[in-house]
Amino acid sequence: MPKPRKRLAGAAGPDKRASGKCPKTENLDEALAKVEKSNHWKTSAFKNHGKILNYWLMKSEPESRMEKGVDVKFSIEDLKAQPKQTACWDGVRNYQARNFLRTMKVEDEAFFYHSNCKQPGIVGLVKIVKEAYPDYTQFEKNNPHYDPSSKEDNPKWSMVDVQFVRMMKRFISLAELKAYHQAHRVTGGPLKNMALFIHQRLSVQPLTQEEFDFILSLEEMEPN
DNA sequence: GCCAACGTTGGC
DNA sequence: GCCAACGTTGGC
Repeated sequence: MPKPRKRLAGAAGPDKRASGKCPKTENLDEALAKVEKSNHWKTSAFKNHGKILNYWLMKSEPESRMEKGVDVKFSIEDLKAQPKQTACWDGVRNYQARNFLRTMKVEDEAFFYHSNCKQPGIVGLVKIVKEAYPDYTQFEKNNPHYDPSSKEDNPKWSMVDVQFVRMMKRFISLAELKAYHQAHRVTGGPLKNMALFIHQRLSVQPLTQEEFDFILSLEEMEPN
């Protein structure tokens, strides 16, 4: 069992994300029309045989940094080096980020983001291969993410397993994303509300279909 | 290394 | 329940 060390706390902000459509209080026709019109449904249906996926951005630190005597470095290269290129995403100690982990479904896709480093930005794509289960590091006394307030019979913190999918065709830097975000705030473009900029310290964050597709489309373009 | 942003803690 | 002090995140 791989035990990568990551530093993955995060921060919060209002939890604005709708994790699933819940039309029960609406008129059914209205609800269906809404679903029919939504790009989210159409695009993901084509991509994944009708199954609706959620999209995420997950931050990890690619450069060595000691926390309580343990190196918390975990880059996408480190993920690739794991057996089955799969690792558990341990160490998240922020409630909002944890709640997002608990929302994740097998096959959901996530951007792997390098943070707190020389070149922050999106480096690759991963997918969820195991849904939320208790993060064992909360019970390990000499783990940097040990949480003495968490009890075995009622764990506070969760983790998922992620598997490497591929590297981005090119590195998508934070600076580039920020430039689009700022332009889109004016023009109403797809990155106008990107969580990376609105919920600054959130280490696990949702992306809309539009945000995800737009960022993927950047791969085909020359960097600014 | 600096420091702004912002979540958490704990006294009251 | 308020809020000042403190700690962490993470870009620069």
